[in-house]
Amino acid sequence: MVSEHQGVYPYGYRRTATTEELRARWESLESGTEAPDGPVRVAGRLRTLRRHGKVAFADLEDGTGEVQLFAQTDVLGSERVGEFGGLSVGDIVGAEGRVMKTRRGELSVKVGSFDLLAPCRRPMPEKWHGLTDVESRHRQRHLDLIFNPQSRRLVETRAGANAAIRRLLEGEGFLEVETPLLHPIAGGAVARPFSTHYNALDIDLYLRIAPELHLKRLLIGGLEKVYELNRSFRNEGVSARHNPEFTMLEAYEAYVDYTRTMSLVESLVVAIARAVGEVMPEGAPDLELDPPFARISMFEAIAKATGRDLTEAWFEERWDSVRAEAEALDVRVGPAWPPGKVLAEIYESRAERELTGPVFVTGFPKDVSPLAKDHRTIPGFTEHADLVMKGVEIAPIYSELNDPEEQRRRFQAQAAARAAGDEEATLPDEDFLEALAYGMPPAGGFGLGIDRLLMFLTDTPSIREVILWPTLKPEG
RNA sequence: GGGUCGCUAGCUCAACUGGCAGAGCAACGGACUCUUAAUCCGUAGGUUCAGGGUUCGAGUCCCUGGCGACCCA
Repeated sequence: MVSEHQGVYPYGYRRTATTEELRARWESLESGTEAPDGPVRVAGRLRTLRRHGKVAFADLEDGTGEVQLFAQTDVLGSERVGEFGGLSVGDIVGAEGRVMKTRRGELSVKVGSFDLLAPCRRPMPEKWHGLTDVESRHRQRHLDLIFNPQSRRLVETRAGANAAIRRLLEGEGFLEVETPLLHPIAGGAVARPFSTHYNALDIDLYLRIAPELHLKRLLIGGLEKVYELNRSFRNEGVSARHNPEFTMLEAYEAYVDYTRTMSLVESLVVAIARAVGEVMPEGAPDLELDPPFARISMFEAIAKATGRDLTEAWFEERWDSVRAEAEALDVRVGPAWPPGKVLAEIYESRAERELTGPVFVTGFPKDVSPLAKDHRTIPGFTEHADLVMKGVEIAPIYSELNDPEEQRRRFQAQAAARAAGDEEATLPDEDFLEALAYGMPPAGGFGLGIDRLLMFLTDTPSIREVILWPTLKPEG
């Protein structure tokens, strides 16, 4: 007994041409004529089907484009033409035949034989309007990719950006590494982690919020230039700019400070923008991306946006004045917040969004930057710069803190903040402190939010469009 | 977390102040040998997001909940 299944799902199809190749080769073929070459074999998904009794047309789409299939009784016989017409829109089909152009000038494959490679057993969305409902597009991304070329191009754009990153960093002598996602302590950033449990060891683990601390351990281990294109996770709300899992580039280079690293970030942003522009030139931001980007201090950024100069208050340690400025600017701050956090909040809520950029905001208060070296000239600050474009933070850049005693004090300050109710404060990581005690070379490092950069470079308003499967609530 | 808007056939959308749930495409049957949003004839297709309430009568009004979009914090 032969199963009905047999022959319906073949194991492959020997293709001899893509639709793109056929179009390139036979563009100038005369209408109503047949190509002199022998038959070709193409395969793909049927996007449309037009039956005309003893003849039928279909548009077949493969990964490179579309070509029309033309089935005639003269060639196939009436029975096979009937079967061809019995195919469904959405079926995956292989077809063999001579290349020709119809009288109307449509490049076609005159079907000599065809195989159903995989039927489409569910009704496809309508060919004219396609799939437009945002929620459906995200939940059924496979259909979105079939019907919306823009979605497909975003995938290609992203791949191009990743390739550009790897090309540039490899050229600069960086090693791509992979570090753990499962962390006993979620460190390296200020964020709430996802927690999970490892049954075999009966321990709680956290999904990483950043790969930073492991990458620095590689510097201690003698690897002088390392990077990781990493997925990290933060247990926070979703919005047009936030997805709980997101992609970041982190790179560390020994024996340089953050001024050198800012130059590296500039080169990367330019290289990524160029790669994106090759796929989606229309998305290019109306912004000059010519290095060197501007550099301003946090005080300058605040002064520019609000007209208030907090430099003196800060240098004279008049914390009440800093707090009073926050109140005057209607910036909500916690009563127990240290002055540096208050200042950073003023910057983030009043100044950052005013920065068109690209601009590096150089210098962040120690209270919000526990992993960067002390600033050389601003007391209470660190050598932490943020690259900002169109009011959005794209990349933090540090002169990496490598003094284990100072690092311990920073962790202690964070622990105190946590005790005072700041859930986001970093937890001390004893393993990291011990590693640091062996001596980490001075180094510059950065993190670059890939999703946000792509949003910016492709003019996409929602992070859910640059991430293939954004996190959604399960349907009712 | 707050506000606004949305959810109707597989898809895209209608349905006035509450009054028989509809169209196009897709599907199914038929006609048609150069179509390309093919055309023409016919058939079938519904938990109107869910639950409750008001009403002679609810897709429509009210309440609760779900999912999403946008804005705000």
